[in-house]
Amino acid sequence: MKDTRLELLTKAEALVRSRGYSGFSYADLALAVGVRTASIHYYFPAKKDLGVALVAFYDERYDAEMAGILRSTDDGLERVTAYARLYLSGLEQKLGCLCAVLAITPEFLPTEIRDAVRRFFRKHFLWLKTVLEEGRANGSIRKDIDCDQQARVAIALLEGALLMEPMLDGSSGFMSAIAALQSQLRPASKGDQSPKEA
Amino acid sequence: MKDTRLELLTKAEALVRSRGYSGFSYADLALAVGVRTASIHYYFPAKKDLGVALVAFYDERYDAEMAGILRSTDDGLERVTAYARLYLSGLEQKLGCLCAVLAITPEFLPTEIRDAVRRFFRKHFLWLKTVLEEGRANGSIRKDIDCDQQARVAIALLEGALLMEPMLDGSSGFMSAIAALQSQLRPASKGDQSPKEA
DNA sequence: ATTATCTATAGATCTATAGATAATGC
DNA sequence: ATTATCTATAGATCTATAGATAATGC
Repeated sequence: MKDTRLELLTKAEALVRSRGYSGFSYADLALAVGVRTASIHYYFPAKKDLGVALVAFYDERYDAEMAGILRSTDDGLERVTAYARLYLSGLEQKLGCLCAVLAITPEFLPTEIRDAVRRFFRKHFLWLKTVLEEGRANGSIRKDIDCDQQARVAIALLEGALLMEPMLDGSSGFMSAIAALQSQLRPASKGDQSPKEA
Repeated sequence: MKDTRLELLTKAEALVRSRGYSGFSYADLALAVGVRTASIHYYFPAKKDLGVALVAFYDERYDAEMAGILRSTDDGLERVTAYARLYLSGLEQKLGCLCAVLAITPEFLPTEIRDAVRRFFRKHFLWLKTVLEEGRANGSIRKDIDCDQQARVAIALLEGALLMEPMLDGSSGFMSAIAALQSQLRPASKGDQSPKEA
């Protein structure tokens, strides 16, 4: 049994992530999947419907990853690091974040898509904030940080590095940025406060 | 004397920043400027030529701003803050960074545009790195930072916050992220190392 | 019967060009 | 003469729909 809908979502996601929402057409997608454009309209009557479905598809997978991270460890720093690795794997495939591609032209997006993207980022921000708060409470994150501020920094830094590093130094640059985030969050008890000093 | 070329560049920049490179057409631009599409082709034969000219136009203005910042102060922290303010003004106009919009689909861009965008970001990264190095040398930036790493963090954080904060908390969120960057770079001699403690 | 896919096509829009016409600078 | 703009149009591509046909599940 061929799941055309799933194939459409998978290929469309790659197309949006590499070309942008208005940079790909039903013709491109039809070619990639091996159907006619009319068949795409059967599953996704309008392009906006495909866009909404793509965000939901992407969101679900992130939900699963994030739930897995919470189960895998209680250590705040490890959780943030695991979350950052999700971005790194995108970079290695030369694929940016679907929601970032959509978010970069917020005014131009159909309202439903924009709202879905906003919910995606708010959820991630709140997830990070909670991870930091729990980490601070259990001693795996520095006591003196502002969790709201650092959650904001984390998501902006990760999305920003994912956007910049393909133009700068690729994976190694991305990892350098992650390392800076880690040393900012690491509690004094777990290693040096300032790495240069003994 | 009407400078049509300048008007085309100005309006096209706004269009690309709000809709993306493939999200606007010569028809949109013609309508915005009040000419026929054929007139745009007179100045920019192909869309790629317009794209290249847009990056150059944007790049020149940033060059002027960055040179002005260097003249205005020797303080590294003030320089980084002034640089960050350039991004904030974009956010307030609800306009993202032109080069970020282009960079988010690097594979899809005409080579000439991608190269120009890459040069833009490399220049900014190196500018920040030099600012940090000079600041570290003159005591306006913490002595123990890795300037390469922090320049990377700065540009990724600023571009990332410019991308995320319209979806999160807008200007106030952006300023919170900047504040985090500042306290990371501030030398111990200029205020507390950890803000929460007396 | 329902679900999935196709052919065929509408009508709009896209980038780009040819070549006429108007405005400007000498 | 040169520079700038226009009309008119080509040919491709876009999103979307109507309605026929094929495959599937009962």
